[in-house]
Amino acid sequence: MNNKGKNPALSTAKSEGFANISVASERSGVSAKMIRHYEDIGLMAKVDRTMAGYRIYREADIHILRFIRRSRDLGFSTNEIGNLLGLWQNRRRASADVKRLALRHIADLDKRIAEMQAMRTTLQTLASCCRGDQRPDCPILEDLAS
Amino acid sequence: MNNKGKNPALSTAKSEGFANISVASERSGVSAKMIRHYEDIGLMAKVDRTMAGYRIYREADIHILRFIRRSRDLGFSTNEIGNLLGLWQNRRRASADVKRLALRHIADLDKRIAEMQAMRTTLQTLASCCRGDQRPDCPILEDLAS
DNA sequence: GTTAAACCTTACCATCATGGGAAGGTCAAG
DNA sequence: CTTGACCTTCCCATGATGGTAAGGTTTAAC
Repeated sequence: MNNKGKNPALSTAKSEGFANISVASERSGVSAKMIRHYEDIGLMAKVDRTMAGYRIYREADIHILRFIRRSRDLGFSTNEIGNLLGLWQNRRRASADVKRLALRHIADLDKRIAEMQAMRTTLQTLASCCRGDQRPDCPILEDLAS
Repeated sequence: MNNKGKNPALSTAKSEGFANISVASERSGVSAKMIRHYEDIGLMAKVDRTMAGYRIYREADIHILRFIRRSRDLGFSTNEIGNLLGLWQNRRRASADVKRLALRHIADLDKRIAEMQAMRTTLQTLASCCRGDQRPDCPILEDLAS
């Protein structure tokens, strides 16, 4: 049977090695909810559907989802992931472009880490001055109220 | 003139030392938008109003706003700030309760810092292996696609 | 005394990444 | 043919913050 360009039945798609959304989710580590979301916002191209409208995923799609997942785990924003995907799929990319994205993200992380470190340091100082007993006197509150 | 319990005109309120929301904002460092929001969600009690419905702030209110601001700057969530405010205003508090909140927040910061540090380390390693030139070969993308 | 600027009010909408749930269609197994 | 486990879309929620629009108030200037 030649199904080129036609929407298959679900059983046909499965027997041809396509995955439905829950299998794609399992295999990529991205929730079905987020898979649909990434399609909505255009991070992933729309995938094919069965006759009944079920999304079907081929290996390449699942590979993209894993790429997204890994990027997300490294803290990249949706936008940055879009850029990374574009570079990944562009055979004529310059690795300099990828590296620039990565370094910018590192700088971003550094900034956020430094902010939180500063908070941490202040809080630690205050907490270490607080007796932490039944009495109300508390340098932490005094600082907050200052 | 005795205005106890009545809603004053704005000019009256101002001459009695009350501040309107933009002055309260300036003096506390909290945007008018967020001042209203904190009132909406019950973090701050509803303040008095003029006859025309304008919010008016006394020193004590502004003091609370500064407390919120400082707490927010130290990374406390709205919820935690609510707890801190409760302790601050409770003369029979135990400093142990305040300290516990602070230590829990420090632990939270530590967790988030560690997560970001881990991302940073991975990215740094990958980036340092990337030549960053005009060629497409890139260990960063290879990792993301792995 | 009127008018214009600069306020104030409420009520929405948006962000970002994620999840929950409802209403309704589809499919596979008993 | 029914049941349960899927799938679909659509709407709502988070948390902290900002934007804007429509409409009322106050103040300062003419």
